[in-house]
Amino acid sequence: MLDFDKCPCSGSNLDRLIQPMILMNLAQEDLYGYKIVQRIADSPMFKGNKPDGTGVYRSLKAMEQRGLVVSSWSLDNTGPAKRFYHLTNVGEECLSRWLSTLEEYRKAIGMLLEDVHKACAHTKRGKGD
Amino acid sequence: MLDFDKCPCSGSNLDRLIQPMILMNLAQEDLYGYKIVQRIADSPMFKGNKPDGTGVYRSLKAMEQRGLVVSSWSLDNTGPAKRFYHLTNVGEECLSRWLSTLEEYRKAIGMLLEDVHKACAHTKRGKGD
DNA sequence: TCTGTTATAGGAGAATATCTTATGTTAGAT
DNA sequence: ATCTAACATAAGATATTCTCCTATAACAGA
Repeated sequence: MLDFDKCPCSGSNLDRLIQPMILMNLAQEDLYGYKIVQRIADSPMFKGNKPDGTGVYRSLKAMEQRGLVVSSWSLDNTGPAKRFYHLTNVGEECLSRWLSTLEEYRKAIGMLLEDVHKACAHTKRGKGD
Repeated sequence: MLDFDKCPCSGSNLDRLIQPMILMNLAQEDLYGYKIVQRIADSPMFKGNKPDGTGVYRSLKAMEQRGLVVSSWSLDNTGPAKRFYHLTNVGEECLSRWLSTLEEYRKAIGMLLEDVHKACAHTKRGKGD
């Protein structure tokens, strides 16, 4: 029997959205990786299962190489050293582009949802045959 | 300067949704790979840029191994041989599960959209400082 | 006969994701 | 004083997924 929990239909992966989530968090204030992981984990859409920390760190590094953010080590020596990230102008533009992309995503998913609804009704009727 | 067209913010990849799209199409009628590619390409959310055929064929094969669909070569000998796929009961269940997953996706994206909206407004105000 | 469309599919490399491990700091408990 | 747990970053390795290129073959129409 198929293990539905390992099937994408269970919705475990919506990971590309971590990028705009990071940018969105950085638009509000400069943050370091660990904090971002916590913020994302606390967000309603990620309740409980926090994102892979490694992935966030790597995303941040990649974004820095692409010029979306710049980083520097924090000067306050409270706790372990933290690398703070700051959103650049390019990063802001990228984030604003995400707006229309997310709109499109939502629209696309809405349409797909409608179609799947119809299709499910269809198969249920078909079962009686 | 960053090439935004190669940035996920341009929204090229929403590919995991190809799986439910395939299932949804098969819920209506038995189809073969090439036809599914066309259907998806014609759908409003994929206008123009048709999905990679290879990917669809591989998805179908993977789905068959997981028991979501079964396939057989078409008997009518019009044109090249076609492998027709048929949705199984498991496949129907998978599709119905996609319903709630897609709802969650839509909700999550909606929330993220709101947050990004706020964040963008925030940075725009910040620019004046 | 030759070309374009239909139809399926493998190979390879790039990009992503995930799981494990390593390193070091610091706060608080024992 | 020492030990543990939480904080913080990050590399390594594997697994999965995507994408581009290529191969094969049947057929329709010029």
